[in-house]
Amino acid sequence: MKLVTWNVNSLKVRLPQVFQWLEMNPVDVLCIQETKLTDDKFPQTEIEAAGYHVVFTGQKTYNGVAIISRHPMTDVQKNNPLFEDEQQRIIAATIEGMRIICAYVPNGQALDSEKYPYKLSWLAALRDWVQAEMQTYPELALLGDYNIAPDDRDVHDPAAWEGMNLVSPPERAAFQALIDLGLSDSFRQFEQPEKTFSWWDYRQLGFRLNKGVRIDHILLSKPLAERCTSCVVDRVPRKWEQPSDHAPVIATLNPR
DNA sequence: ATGGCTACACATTGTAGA
Repeated sequence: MKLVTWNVNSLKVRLPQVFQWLEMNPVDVLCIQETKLTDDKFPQTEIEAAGYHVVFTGQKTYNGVAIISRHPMTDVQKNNPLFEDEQQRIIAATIEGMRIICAYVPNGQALDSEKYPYKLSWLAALRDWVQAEMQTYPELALLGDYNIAPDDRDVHDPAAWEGMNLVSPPERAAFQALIDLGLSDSFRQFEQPEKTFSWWDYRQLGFRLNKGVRIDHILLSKPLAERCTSCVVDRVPRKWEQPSDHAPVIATLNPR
């Protein structure tokens, strides 16, 4: 069982790459963020024609999330029922007995932006909802673009980033609050190469110089964490022509 | 030096991303 999160930065632009990547990587569940498509423009027919199930919720220009799955999905939930939000940033479904939550956490922009308190309150509400979901679904995976680098190891130059958005103590505390629910950062369950990141700036040769941050994560409840055998970042599609600025993160789980 | 790149929209510049 392979679970993936990938911020594609426009599904309209990246759909051919998503198909190419899925051909190379026959995974079970692919959580996508930043589709940037309203539901009437979502490529549902194409994805289903390729043999996948798909659920999605989007808006114009910004945000938008989707789950592409080899297996049928039930109990689809769009957005956090505990948090009024016009922005389409969450979709969840039950797949093969697992609760899969696909989340696009607000960026926050900067610590003095009005988007920063929105990010923190959004994360607090996410924590509360995930806590409730874990009571119903012991097998739960929270996948997405968290827009948080949990640790200095997750930043190419921690000194340069100190006190910035993505690494600030309140954001890291919000990430830890999710861990404290009993979730495991699957990436950190294993020995990893140093300076492994999931996002690189398009500018300043960010990818070539590996000036990145690890902000895309797969958090697993205990029954899933115990079955997890690896978690890796796939840098390959970041090298393609016209790439997303994010790379996919893949967690592999043993069968029950 | 708040620049640099990419995507999007009531587009030819402004906003957002991270």
